[in-house]
Amino acid sequence: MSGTRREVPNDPGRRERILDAALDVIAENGVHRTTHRRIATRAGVPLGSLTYYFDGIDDLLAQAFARLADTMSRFYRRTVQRARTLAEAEAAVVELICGPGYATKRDMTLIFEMYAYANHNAAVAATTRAWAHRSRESLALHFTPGASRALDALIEGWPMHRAFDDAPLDRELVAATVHAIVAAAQDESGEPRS
Amino acid sequence: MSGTRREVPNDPGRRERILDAALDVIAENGVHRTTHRRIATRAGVPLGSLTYYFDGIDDLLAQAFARLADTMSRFYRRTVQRARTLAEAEAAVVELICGPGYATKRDMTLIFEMYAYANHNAAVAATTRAWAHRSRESLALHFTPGASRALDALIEGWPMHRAFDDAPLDRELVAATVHAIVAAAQDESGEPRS
Amino acid sequence: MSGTRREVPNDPGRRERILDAALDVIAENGVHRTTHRRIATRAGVPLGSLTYYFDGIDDLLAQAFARLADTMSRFYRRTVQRARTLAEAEAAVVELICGPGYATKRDMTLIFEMYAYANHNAAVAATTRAWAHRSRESLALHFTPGASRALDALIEGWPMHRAFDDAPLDRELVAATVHAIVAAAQDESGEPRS
Amino acid sequence: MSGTRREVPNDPGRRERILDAALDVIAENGVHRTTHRRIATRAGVPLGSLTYYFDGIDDLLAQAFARLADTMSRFYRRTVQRARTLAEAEAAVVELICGPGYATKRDMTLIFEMYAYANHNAAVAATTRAWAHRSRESLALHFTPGASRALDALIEGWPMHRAFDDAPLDRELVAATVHAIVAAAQDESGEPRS
DNA sequence: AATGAATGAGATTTCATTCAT
DNA sequence: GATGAATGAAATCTCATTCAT
Repeated sequence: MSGTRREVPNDPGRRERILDAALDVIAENGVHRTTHRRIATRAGVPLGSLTYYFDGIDDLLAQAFARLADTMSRFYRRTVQRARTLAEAEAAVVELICGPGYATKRDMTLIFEMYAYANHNAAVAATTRAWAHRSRESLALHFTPGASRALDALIEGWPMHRAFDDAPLDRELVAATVHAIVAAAQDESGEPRS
Repeated sequence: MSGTRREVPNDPGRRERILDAALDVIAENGVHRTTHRRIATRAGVPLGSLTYYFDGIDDLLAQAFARLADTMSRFYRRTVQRARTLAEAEAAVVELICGPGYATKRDMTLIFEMYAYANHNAAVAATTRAWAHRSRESLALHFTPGASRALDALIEGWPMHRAFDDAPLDRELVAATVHAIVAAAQDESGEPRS
Repeated sequence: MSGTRREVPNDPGRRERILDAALDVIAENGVHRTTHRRIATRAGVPLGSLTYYFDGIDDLLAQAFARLADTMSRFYRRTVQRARTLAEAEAAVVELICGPGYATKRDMTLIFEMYAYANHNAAVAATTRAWAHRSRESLALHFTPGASRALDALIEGWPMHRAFDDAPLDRELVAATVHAIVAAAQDESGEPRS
Repeated sequence: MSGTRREVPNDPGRRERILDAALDVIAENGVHRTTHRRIATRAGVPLGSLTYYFDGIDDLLAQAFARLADTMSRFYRRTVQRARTLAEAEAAVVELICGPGYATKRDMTLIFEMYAYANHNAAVAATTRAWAHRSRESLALHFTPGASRALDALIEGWPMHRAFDDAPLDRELVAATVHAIVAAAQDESGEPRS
């Protein structure tokens, strides 16, 4: 009856609203207690729309995590890319570790969930690998490959500790550590990047 | 012969077998797909015995993770404690990061699951914090508090990347990074930094 | 054609069928042996539909008892309301006590179960109180408050004895007792006793 | 080895302690939620002793209710038996209805549970019938058979309403009602009993 | 005689998914 | 295209009862 007319969704942006709701639910409940119903309620959409838009719960989670990775790595890259000098690059790394923009409490919770889930889901594993790769590329704009690896590990590990610690991060200590790592790696390789 | 005769389990060690089975199931399936049935099957015990020994699935998971944390942090401490000189201590840290004894693929998977779960379970959060604290204490046997923090973040973050990376770790790079961090922190403070 | 189209149950009346089945199961087995499965089987509906329609077994029982109370108190009121004279009102009370329409064997069994359950469930306690109140109101159409109270106690207690007794009720004795109570209460107060 | 020595329980009175604990548990939880474990905990006896002393949960409940019936009907009889005149007998009936010794809140809860359970358990049904019979016999010490029946119904029904009502009983109304019933029945039959 | 560890059967509940409309 | 009613499969948990000691 409308065979030639192109059907248009009557609620554009619903897909994204569902994914954001999914991330909220995951952050609050964990993947193990994330259900269709909870997501639908949180997003304010009918239950049936979840299986209409997504191919089962695994697919939905995978796409939610992909959205998370995209948001996070954009921020990561933007932060690093702004730097014009090596010193500014180091400062950017310190910023990523200490926040407050990156690796908030909610971010960290979601990242933990994503890493955990990635070990049991191929699509999310790929997303995770791509994100890691992209982070390394961002760092490589300023640092040697070795420094990039080391710094990336630090950017990973330090906020994790912060997530479980009550004590706030010591920004000077972080800065000194970053600098030491960079200096060591630049020594080692003749060709500085920035 | 008396009313106070102590009843004895007719399968000693079953509790531990169940916890180990739970860790196996978690490593293979993730917390979200870890069920009583899967654990019981893996442990070779009747389904009903899980609720006999544990106060529900949350308690069971919490105790399994406590067992994991205990095993891991013992290894951590043993490795660090063996060192007699600062150089040996640095080597111990490199060993923790690069393995193969610590942070195996299975270990990392379990740690991810534990961190994720800790954000939604108070008991596991406490276990995680205690573990982090114990790690820092172990490092403090050899390093300044600042160095201990930085190294601990590195020990956390680097194996995580390894877990998702295909490439093996560059042991020399790790050693150089560790050394740089230690050198920087020792320079900076005659007295331990807080 | 629109998003707000009201979905319609594809088996209307199923809720009520489930409640009736629940009352059957309770009457035959008692609340302690009333299970989802037995109710579902009796109602001829899938097990899962019970938790779809009701918030757990307590809610289901509470609603079943509410249905019982409604049916019973409607009959009670209809019987009392029909009376046009005091004599007819007394006859109505005798009818309620001796049956056969009210307080059948099944009714009494269900009432016992409801009273017992009410002591452990707030919703059913409320239902029970409301029913008692409604009965008193019905009687108050014809009798003084004092007579209403006394008669209501009699309407409660006599069928209970009948339920455990083999002997049938002596209708004349009941009539005489009812009349004595009414006469005493009417004498005593020109104005209704409170 | 002790074939000829008569074995003696090392905890006499335990049977009774268990039965009392069972009644406590029933009063607090209802028969549906009365379990071996709860009774054992309440009685402070080992779980295994319940199935040692009793032939399953039904037997235990039956015996607990038998104990209740015995206690209650002894009190009933003692109260009625004390009366020396018809007036005292009426007063005794008023006492049974209004308390405080008979038909306390706990009593009523237990009686409800017993009546409910009796419909599904032959032994308890017998206990209930015997109790009813014994009550009628007690009343027959003073009243005509007809009055006894009517009064017994009243003694049954009125406290039940009290159990669900907030309002306390109107003692004068009860006394007047009892008197009216007795007077009517005595008229009717030439031979007064007391 | 007495007990508490142990378990199988089954109860309640959750939930991803299906499907008629 | 979209939905919410509905359900089967399975998850968690409860518990009467058994039994080795």
